[in-house]
Amino acid sequence: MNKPTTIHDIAKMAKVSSATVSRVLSNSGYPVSKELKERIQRIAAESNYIPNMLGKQLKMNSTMTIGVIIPSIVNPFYSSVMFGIEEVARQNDFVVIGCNSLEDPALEEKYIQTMMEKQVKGLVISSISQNKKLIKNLKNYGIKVVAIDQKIEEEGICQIEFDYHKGGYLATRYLQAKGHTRIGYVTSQMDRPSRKSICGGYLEAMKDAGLEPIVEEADTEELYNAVHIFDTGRHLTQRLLAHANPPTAIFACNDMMAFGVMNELSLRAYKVPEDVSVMGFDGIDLGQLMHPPLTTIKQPDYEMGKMACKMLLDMMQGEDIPMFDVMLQPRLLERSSIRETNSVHQ
Amino acid sequence: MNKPTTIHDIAKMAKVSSATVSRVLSNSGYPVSKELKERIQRIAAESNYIPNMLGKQLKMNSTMTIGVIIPSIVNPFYSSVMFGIEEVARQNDFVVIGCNSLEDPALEEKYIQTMMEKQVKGLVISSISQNKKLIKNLKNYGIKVVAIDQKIEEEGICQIEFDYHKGGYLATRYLQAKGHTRIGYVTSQMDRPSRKSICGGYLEAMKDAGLEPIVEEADTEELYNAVHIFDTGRHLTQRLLAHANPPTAIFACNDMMAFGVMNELSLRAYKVPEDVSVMGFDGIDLGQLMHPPLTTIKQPDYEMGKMACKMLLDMMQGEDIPMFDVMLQPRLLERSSIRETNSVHQ
DNA sequence: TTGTACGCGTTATCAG
DNA sequence: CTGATAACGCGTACAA
Repeated sequence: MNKPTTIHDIAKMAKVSSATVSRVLSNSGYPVSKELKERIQRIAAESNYIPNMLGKQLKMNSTMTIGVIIPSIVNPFYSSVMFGIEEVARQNDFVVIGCNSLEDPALEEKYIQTMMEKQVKGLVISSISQNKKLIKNLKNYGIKVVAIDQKIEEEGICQIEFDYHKGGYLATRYLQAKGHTRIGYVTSQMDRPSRKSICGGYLEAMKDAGLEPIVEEADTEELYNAVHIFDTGRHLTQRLLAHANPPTAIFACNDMMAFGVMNELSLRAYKVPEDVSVMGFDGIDLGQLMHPPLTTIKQPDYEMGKMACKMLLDMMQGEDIPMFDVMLQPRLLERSSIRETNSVHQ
Repeated sequence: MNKPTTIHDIAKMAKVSSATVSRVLSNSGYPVSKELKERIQRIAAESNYIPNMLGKQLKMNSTMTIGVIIPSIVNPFYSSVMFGIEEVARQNDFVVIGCNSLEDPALEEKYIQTMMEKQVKGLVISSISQNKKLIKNLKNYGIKVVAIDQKIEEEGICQIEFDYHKGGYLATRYLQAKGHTRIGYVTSQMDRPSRKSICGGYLEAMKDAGLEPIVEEADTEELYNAVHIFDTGRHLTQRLLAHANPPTAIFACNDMMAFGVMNELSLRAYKVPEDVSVMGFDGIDLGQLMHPPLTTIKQPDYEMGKMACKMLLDMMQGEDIPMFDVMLQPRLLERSSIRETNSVHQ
């Protein structure tokens, strides 16, 4: 564990200047005689030379690094997003620094600060805070930002959103098309814009069809915890079933909650979809494994990550690329948890 | 988007030397008159000064960064590990660079190279390659390494393993204690040491009890894909049920596969646990939501991440800390997928 | 084609 | 207490 070799060491060994070594080892394309080139490369290899990017990046003012801030990597949605981001980053020889904000604005702020200090030039963020000042700061420093999932209303920031409203609308219309008229909606607390949007889509679809909406919202705060969400689904289903004229279809704000709905129904000897149909929202793999496989709205998480990273890299490269936002469109995954019904017979 | 402020800029504005500015702004504790100190801090704040860590780290030869290389962040096991690593890193003001090797040795190698170039001084890795040369290289450069999950046989590398063998043994003994004598084991292809160990534990327990082992191994390669593993579980269950005298209990090498087992059983009108008991392995949250909740062996993923990061930081700090490996112990999560049976009546 | 010399932003050493 | 100056490792005008 001696001191690492530098270009100067190699220069001495090869009896050339460090400039020449730099030119060869950084593949700059700068003309160097074949003989020298080979000698330097050989010596570098023999001495296990590892370039120190700190020096290079300080000089070049470009760390090949992008930052990612998400609420929590243990949430399958975000880990898919992260996976997509990293894939594109890797293809472009970038590396990613990932941070979990844990939905804590203070922590998010601290991480943004760290990113700036580390000279990151691009940031993908699902922001929980609405601290405009901080974001403005980023812009002043020439740091490009792509906001995913959670919108940041600010000029010069690129948005990649998911069309939650349309997803909610689509799901509800599908249930209606299958003949359902009493459609219940169960949701986590609507403290986040995305939750509100899904519900908004549901409400609009019900209104368009001239139907009465039935919404049950959780009392407790949303935790990124599968078991908790599942239980919420069960609980809200109980409430729905207590209605005088309970719904024939239940639409849940995410798949995990839909699993809870199905669980509660089956515990109470309701058959899905024969007695009650269930619609999810997310499109996680597990939905395929349920009894019956869950019909749901697919949220393109992995694709969202890839696209976010691509756009970010574009923004970092081009000087004045025309920026535009993206609204990822929902897709219905038709499986087997919804049955055709005849409203006349209800 | 002007040039970022440096300590020199601030020095000029405050009419002091940059040395003094550095002393104040880096909280070095070096004595500076109160008056000057406050003036410098005020000016720094007003000009939105952000320290450039590249300069600092180049000088100090210490990036506060650790690298993590795992097969895939979309695997819930590894995302929990990652979460644990990051938590400890954050508490110590470290930042983590995460990379997915995708089980590709070449990619893993490339990422290790990148880590070295980025002057990372510590690395947590679940290595897929057996390239000793590379690892040796890390050691020569004074980079501390903690190997998780997948063992790296090499002096000076700290191991945090999970006792798969004991887990397999424990699970099997539990089934035996519940009166089961015909216990089947279904497993993914045993191409990885961990898979072999679990099976080894099972075999040993069966031998100790003087029972005949019944192992069904998948033909196809293991993919980190929930649906695929689930299907494998179903498929292997079919094979098990085709035996002349099928088992009364099935032990699966992971929870997802156990879900597949339960699914196949219920499709064939076998009741769990009345007709057949099922034991999982992993302890993922979802197991609680099954019908019935899955009894399983808990693999402390999150804790593994935390411990790995702690040990790494210790190694990076202390000069010659006595190093020791850790074997995380399995724990049985007793839920409801296993019933007490009476071997006499079988 | 090669070498010299400087600067990227920071901290540390040594005088004053 | 404060300031000048030399590193850290690298790339690149500019000169030769």
